[in-house]
Parts: sequence; structure tokens; C-alpha cells
Amino acid sequence: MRPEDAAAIRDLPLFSDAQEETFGDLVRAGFLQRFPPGVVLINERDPADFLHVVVEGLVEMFATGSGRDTTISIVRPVGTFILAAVLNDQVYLQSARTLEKSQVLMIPAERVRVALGTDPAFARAVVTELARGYRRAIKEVKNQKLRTGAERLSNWLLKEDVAQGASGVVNLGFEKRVLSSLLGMTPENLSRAFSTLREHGVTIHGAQMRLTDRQALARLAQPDPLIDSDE
Amino acid sequence: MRPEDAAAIRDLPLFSDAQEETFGDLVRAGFLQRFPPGVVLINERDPADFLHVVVEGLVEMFATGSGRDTTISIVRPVGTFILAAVLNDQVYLQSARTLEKSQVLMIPAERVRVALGTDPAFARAVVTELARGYRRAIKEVKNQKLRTGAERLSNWLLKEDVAQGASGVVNLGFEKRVLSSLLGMTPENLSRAFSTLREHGVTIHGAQMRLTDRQALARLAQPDPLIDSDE
DNA sequence: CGCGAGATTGATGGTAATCAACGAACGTGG
DNA sequence: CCACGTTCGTTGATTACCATCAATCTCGCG
Repeated sequence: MRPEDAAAIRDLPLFSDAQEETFGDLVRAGFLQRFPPGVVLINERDPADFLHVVVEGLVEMFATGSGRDTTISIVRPVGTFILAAVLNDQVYLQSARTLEKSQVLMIPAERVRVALGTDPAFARAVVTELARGYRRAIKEVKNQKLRTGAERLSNWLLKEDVAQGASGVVNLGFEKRVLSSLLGMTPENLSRAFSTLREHGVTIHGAQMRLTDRQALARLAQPDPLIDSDE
Repeated sequence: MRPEDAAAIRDLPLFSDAQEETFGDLVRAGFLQRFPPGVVLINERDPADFLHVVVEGLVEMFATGSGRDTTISIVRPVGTFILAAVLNDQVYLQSARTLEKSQVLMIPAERVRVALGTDPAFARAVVTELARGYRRAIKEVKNQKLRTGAERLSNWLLKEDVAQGASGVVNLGFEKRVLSSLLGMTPENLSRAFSTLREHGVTIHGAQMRLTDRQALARLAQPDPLIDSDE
């Protein structure tokens, strides 16, 4: 692992307060692996053997059921996934696949559970991280149950614009089909939703989306911090 | 508080492993309050001042947005709510209202956060409980994104039947409009979904629902432990 | 240049929300 | 005890939203 990667992981909210020894143990016990795009890293229903940290690349969390499948979230560097399954020693509820060439640190679940008992600061960080994930999931339920597809898209655009520097230009880092699944709609409907948003100042150029009138878009989206904020 | 109520709270997964002192502190610091039906206990957007424990009665967690509102969950005795907001000292994402005459123990948030630092067993239980809530929420996202309304209703019926003793008779403990909102549909659509389920062995008599052919219902519902199981 | 995957557009059907009316159940007050 | 009113649930008609199927288009790449 490159020193700057180790430093980035150390700076994660989950690890930043942990004792040096705890952090060292976890990272030393972990495997840093490289994967090409499109590789399935974990499968729902499998027992949770590793906590995963995306060091580089892009990972899609998805789930299947009733003959359909849906994207639950996109994990960027440096983010972790399936912490909850690891802690309670349960099976994964979601599957994960790489969207790009990626580098993933895999930490044995048992080590994480041990660290939880030996390092109170780490335990506190785990609580914070879990609570954050819990709240994110509740927000997603609200997003799905309270909004139409076009509203979800509008709010996603506004949020992503801010995340990318509020320049009014949003670059989609993955395929539109993935975005449509993340937003809970079909690719066809996403395409139509984009057409609708043209009248509200959204223009598409391939994977690049321009927001020319963010106020108009916000009027349509009606963003709500209790759904859209990351905190 | 009646001794049997205290004992029931003590037996909660969240408290059962805690030190006697921790538990005593939390309960002594708490207020046990009685509320008539229809009272709003907490409002989304308000800072999280108390951890709530439903000792008796029934509480609906709900949320608003985009001019609509939706039921997120129903909390029965003895269950807790808004643990995540309390731990991270944030605002509530959900509101709560009593559906029946209820008795609720309110524990000051600050005490909970302190106990987290002084009692490792309690901290471990909090982690387990949070992870459980997180996974429940992810399951609910899957339920919403992967299933139709009739499928959600069928699975709810099957699960509730088991919870009530697998007698094939399910008693709805609250209004149908609440159930419809919990399932993410309108009251009208719930009514129509029930009609559809008649052909699959479901008959309605007021608030009592009979499942006369659970196999047929299961064929329609296609229950999935990764969505429907409580664990 | 031609292929193929992804994206778009069109046509259609299904699922769900909305609006409106009616009916059943319950509680209250006469 | 009954009449009335309110609330909840159901049913019907209509509209909006979304999924599906099919065809075409775009673009990157061999």
C-alpha cells in the first residue's frame, strides 16, 4: 500500500480516533487487492468475512429480489462498506461490484470485532459511523417513499453539483443505467426525466450535465436537509 | 414505574448486558410519561434530547416531505426509538405519535452518551442495536424499490401472522390508513390490494385478516429472508 | 468502416395516485 | 335507545407516473 493511501485510511472518521496499535493491527491484517471493472466483490447471503475499504476506484452496492435488482449506493474512495454485517457477524444484505479498476482493502471481520472491545475510541467511532449509515438509510427510505422519480433526480443533481465544487457542471462518474437504478427508476425513465429537466435549466452532453438555472431546479426539487444532507 | 415494566426494559437487548449501575442511572434520570392517543411525541427537525422507550401502547414513526407524509415504522412495547439521533447529537429525522394510550420512558440524551463511554458492555449493545436498525432500514429500501404494493402487503401479512403466533389470523393493531402508509401506498390502493389477495386466500373481517392458504400467498409474496427477516 | 454497448425515443400497458361518492361503524347527545 | 354526525373504509372514474417492449441512434473502439 502506498503511504498516502494508508494516510487517507487513517483519516477516515472510522479510524482517525483509534489507537495507533488498533489501526496498525487492522491494516496489517488486511489484504489490499486490485480488481478490474465489473468484478463482484461480495454476494448478498454470504457470511460477512471482511470489512471493505475502497482505496481507489468506484464500487456499486446493489441488491436483488423478486426478479429485479437495484443499486443501493455508490462507494467512492475512501469509504467503507458492510460495516453492520461485519459487526453483528451476519450475512451480507447487499452485493458489491467494481464499476472501475479499483483497489480495496479487506480487513478480517474478526479483527474488527476484537478491536471494538479493546479500543474505546474506535468503538465510539464505530457507533458514530453506524448511526450515520442508519440515518442515511432512513433518508433513502424517505427519498423513495415521498418523491417522484424526477424529484429524486433533481435533488441528486443539486447535491452532486455541490459535491463536485458547485460549478454548475456535474460529471457522471459511471453509466446512466447505474444512476437510474440508484434513483429507483428504469434507464428509459431516467432519460425522460432528463428531458423534463431541460425546461428547468438542465442540459446533457454525454456524461456531463450542466445546471444553468439552479434556482429553477431547486424550485422543482424542493431539497430537504432531512433527506438530502449528508449529515 | 411498575417493577415488571422496569424488568421488561432491563431485558431489552440494549440494556440486558449493561452494568447495574449504568441501567440504574439511565432509568432514574428518565421520565416515565403517559400520553393519550394521537399525541405527537417528537418532531422531525428538533434536536434529539431524549432516548425514548415505549413501555406500553403503540407509537408510529413517520416523516414528511414534498407535501406528503409516510409512516416509517411502528414501535411496540418494549422498543426504543431515535437512538441514532441521540448518539450523534443530531436532529430527529422522524416524528413520533401515539396510536393508542401509551406510556413512554424518556431518557436524557446526554446520559446515554455518557453511559456509552463508561460502560463497555452497554457500548457493545448499542453497536449491535444500531447495526440492527441500519440493516432494517436497508431491508426497507429493498422492500420499497424491488416490490409492488401487493407484494409488500403479502409479505407483511405473512410476517405479521408469524409474529402473532402463526394461527392464520392476523389482528391489525391500528388503522388501515396507517398500514397503507407504512407499506408506501394510499388507503385506496391498500383496499384494492386486499381485493387482489382474496384470490390468494386472504379474507378481511374488519381489523381481522384470515390467511386461509398461506402457501398460495407465499407464492405471490415470494418472501426473502434478506428483506423480511427480523434478523 | 463496421460492430456493439449504451442511450434515447416511441408506443403501449400496468400500477398507483387522485378525486369523488358512497357505505359502514362508532360515539355522542338528545 | 335512537338519531345524528364524524371518521374510516371501500368503490368507481380518471389521470399521472412508471415499466416494458421495440426500434433507432450515438459513440467509442477494433
